[in-house]
Amino acid sequence: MQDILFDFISKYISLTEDEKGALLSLDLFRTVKKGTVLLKEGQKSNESYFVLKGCIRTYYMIDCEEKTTAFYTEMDALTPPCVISKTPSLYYISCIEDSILTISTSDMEAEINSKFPKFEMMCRILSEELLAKQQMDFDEFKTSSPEQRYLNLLQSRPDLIQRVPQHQLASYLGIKPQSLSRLRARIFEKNKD
Amino acid sequence: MQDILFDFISKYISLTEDEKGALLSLDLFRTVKKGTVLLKEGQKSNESYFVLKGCIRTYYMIDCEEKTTAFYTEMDALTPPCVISKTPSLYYISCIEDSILTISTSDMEAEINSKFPKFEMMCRILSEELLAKQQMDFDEFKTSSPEQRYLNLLQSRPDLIQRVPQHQLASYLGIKPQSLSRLRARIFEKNKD
DNA sequence: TAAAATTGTTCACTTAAGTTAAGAAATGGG
DNA sequence: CCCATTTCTTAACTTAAGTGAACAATTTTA
Repeated sequence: MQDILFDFISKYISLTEDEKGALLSLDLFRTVKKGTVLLKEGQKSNESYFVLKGCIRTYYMIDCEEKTTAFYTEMDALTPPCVISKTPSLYYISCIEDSILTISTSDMEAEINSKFPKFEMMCRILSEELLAKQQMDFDEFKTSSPEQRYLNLLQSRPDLIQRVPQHQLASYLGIKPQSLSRLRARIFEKNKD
Repeated sequence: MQDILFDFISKYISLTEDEKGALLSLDLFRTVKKGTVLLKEGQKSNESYFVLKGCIRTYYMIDCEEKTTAFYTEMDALTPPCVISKTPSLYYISCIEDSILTISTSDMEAEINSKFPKFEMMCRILSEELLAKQQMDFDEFKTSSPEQRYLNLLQSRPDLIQRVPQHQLASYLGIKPQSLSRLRARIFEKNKD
């Protein structure tokens, strides 16, 4: 399990055994059962997550309806905005599958970053990459119709469509479950001829 | 003009006179005329922008139509995804108003970052903040209707609605110019009674 | 395993955005 | 100042998403 984390890090920086030890001593690894709520609306938190195995999702509760806005799967990192802004969370995070995560706090990160400047650099690069990636995702969302977004998701993250309930996928695509059902039927009709 | 930049930086780190000098010696400041295209689709670039005064926008050309996806105004920073991924740009950047920008290259940033670890930290924090902010913007976009998005923009960035042509605003909101026109008329009707 | 809860589909109807087109208003450059 | 271009609005029509409801399929759990 640790290897997955170290492999990921090695894409950005190379670690000495000492540094690996320092990381391991933080005791970051957690196994989390499906359905566990990691963060609730209104809570304060300073925890960041990195998914080693499984899937977690973020969702808002608006008019008694869940609005799912993101899924994080293997190799995805999430620092909730409320951790950055130090304000109560606007959304929930819950576990869709039995998962293995690393959970770190901002304190732990600050300490590691000041001890090993390499980490600071990795965090900077990682944030820049995530920002760029998210900019592109956002752009794609803005410039596409729901149907195009679904087809796109089918290309870019086919696993999600298998492992995630459709009503959660629907709000992720910005539409209602019924519309996703209909849209899928429409696509299926087209592909028949 | 330099003061604007230094004021901005001082929100994150404090600079010595030496460090200020090092920054100034990079000769970052540029005045740019309205209409100037800073980056074209297909181009490679390693330039980042910071808006001191004015407004720039990013847009895609899809089916001979401009799709505007973002506006950057005073105090906004932009590193295009293509700079991070080192691939040809998927979009255009152009100047909506006569503007004053700083334009830096990744080389310059790398040099400054390695010379002054403080900068590395500032870049990390800034990226994390921008990422968090954009996550919230994206979430708001996904969970709102076009009308709600327009009303929201009216709240959060009222200046944009004044200084930006409406057909550009429309695609920023993910709709056609005609729909924005209609939607505005609809809102105006509601507010009449 | 049976009952309950969750999830997914279908349908009829409503609402709003897309499309096409025409024309008015504003802006810009010669 | 005038012509050309760009920008904005309006309208009629089309298309697709939202809504509410019923029901089927699946999963959970008692």
